[in-house]
Amino acid sequence: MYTRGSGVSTGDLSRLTRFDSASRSVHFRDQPERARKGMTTQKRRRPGETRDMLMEAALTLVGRGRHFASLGIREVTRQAEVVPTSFYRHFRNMDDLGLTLVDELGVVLRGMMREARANVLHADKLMDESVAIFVNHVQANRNFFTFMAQGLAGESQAIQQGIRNEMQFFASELANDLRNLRLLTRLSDEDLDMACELVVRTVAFSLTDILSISPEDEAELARIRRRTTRFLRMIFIGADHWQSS
Amino acid sequence: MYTRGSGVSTGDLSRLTRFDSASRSVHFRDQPERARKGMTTQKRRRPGETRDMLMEAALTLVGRGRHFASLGIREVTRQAEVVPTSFYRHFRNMDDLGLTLVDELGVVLRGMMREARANVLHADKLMDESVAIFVNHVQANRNFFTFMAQGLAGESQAIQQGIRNEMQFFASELANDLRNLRLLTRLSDEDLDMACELVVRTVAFSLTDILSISPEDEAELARIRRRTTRFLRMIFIGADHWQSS
DNA sequence: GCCCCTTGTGTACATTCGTACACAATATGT
DNA sequence: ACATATTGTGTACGAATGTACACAAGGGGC
Repeated sequence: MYTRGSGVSTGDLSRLTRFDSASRSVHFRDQPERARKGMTTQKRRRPGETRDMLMEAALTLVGRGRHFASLGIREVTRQAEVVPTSFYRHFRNMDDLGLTLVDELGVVLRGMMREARANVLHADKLMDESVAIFVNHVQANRNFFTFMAQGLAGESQAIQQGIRNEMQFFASELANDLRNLRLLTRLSDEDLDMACELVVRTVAFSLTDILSISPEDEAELARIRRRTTRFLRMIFIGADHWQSS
Repeated sequence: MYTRGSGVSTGDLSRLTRFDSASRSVHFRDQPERARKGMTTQKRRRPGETRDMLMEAALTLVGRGRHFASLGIREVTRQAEVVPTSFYRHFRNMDDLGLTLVDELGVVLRGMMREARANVLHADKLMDESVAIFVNHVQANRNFFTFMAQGLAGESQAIQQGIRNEMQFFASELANDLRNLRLLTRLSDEDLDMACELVVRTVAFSLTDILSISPEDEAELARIRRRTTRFLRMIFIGADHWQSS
């Protein structure tokens, strides 16, 4: 495995030994409390628990203001109270972890849709209720949605594409629902899809509004809800008059 | 923080490259070429040139797929061919640099508005031309806009707020222009502002579309242009029928 | 000329990072 | 029950980072 020794041998070794002694004092910093004393018992966990803890830890850090792209493996494992090398038992690298998180987005969105379908009874309350449900879900999974907002622009290509796909899927489901509700029936399938995409984007953008305010600021939250609803109403009106003008 | 490009290798490769780079004496890695030999002459530069180079370097790295939040001072100075400590002559930290970049956004947007005002002659071509101008500007300043898209969600609060403000300003300018063009005259000032904000958000979102494709992919670019225009048209129709339904 | 102020450079160091490797504890299949 | 696969832990090391400090070069005032 050591392909050649030539690489290191040219370096100034006396300079490097300093790092040895320097890092020794700090050495147990990464190990979680439980491991430090004895390690006679290895903590029992249900399968996949550490894996979940790692994802959870990443989200916690993101929720604490850090950007996912700047998180390191050690940082995450520290937050998860797990030894750094344990990370590799579950993920190949941070991108891999991020991708796994994106997979969860589908679950969350599906849950949101289910709730919306169950609660939206008449069309006239459709928008207010849907927006309210969305806002509630964001509030309930703030860290998670923060990660999504971050990933929408500028994360690894794969993560970005994953989020994009979920949004696309959500939009097409929305189009289905509208069809079933006999709304915007004058639009062609293609135009309806477009309108729904615009709706989803608008709601997604309002995500950044919600996340930029304090979670307890009910007044500002109400303002965002109201504004988002008005955005949607305007889009629906536009869709309703589409191609007729 | 380190090698985080679409992670394929599990370690063997990065191990090799590490040894490879270690074969050169580690010591002068950070110093740019010019400084390595002699340093009898200090490079002459016009005032603020290094500062600009640092900002440029950050944008270059961002354009190369890195996320701004994950950039380090050393990394940027290396790209700028400047010694690390030089950074502090111009910025307190990376956030400070980012904030300075955001300031430039105002300039760019103003230039875009000027061009739009000069070129949009009749209202019927308004949207197509404006979208085209926007797309062109994005293409011409790809790295810069990538940074903006990244900063929109999840960067430091200050950066996020800065971008948000610029968008707000742009929206209000747009409202002004529409007033002057005698468009959407039936809307109250408040409603017109809202509509313009929706327009700006929609265009901003299309930024992520543009940035996610290859710059040379003219076909896909045309598709994006077309779709964005249709989004805007739908919004305008909605605004035009606002409160009348 | 001289002084000083801004900017660039070089060195140093403690800290953090990713990750290879070997071993221990536990879970799982038979 | 026992062998095997999976997961967690401890150790080690070299590369990289942020930043403090002291010094050097050139420019603008007097």
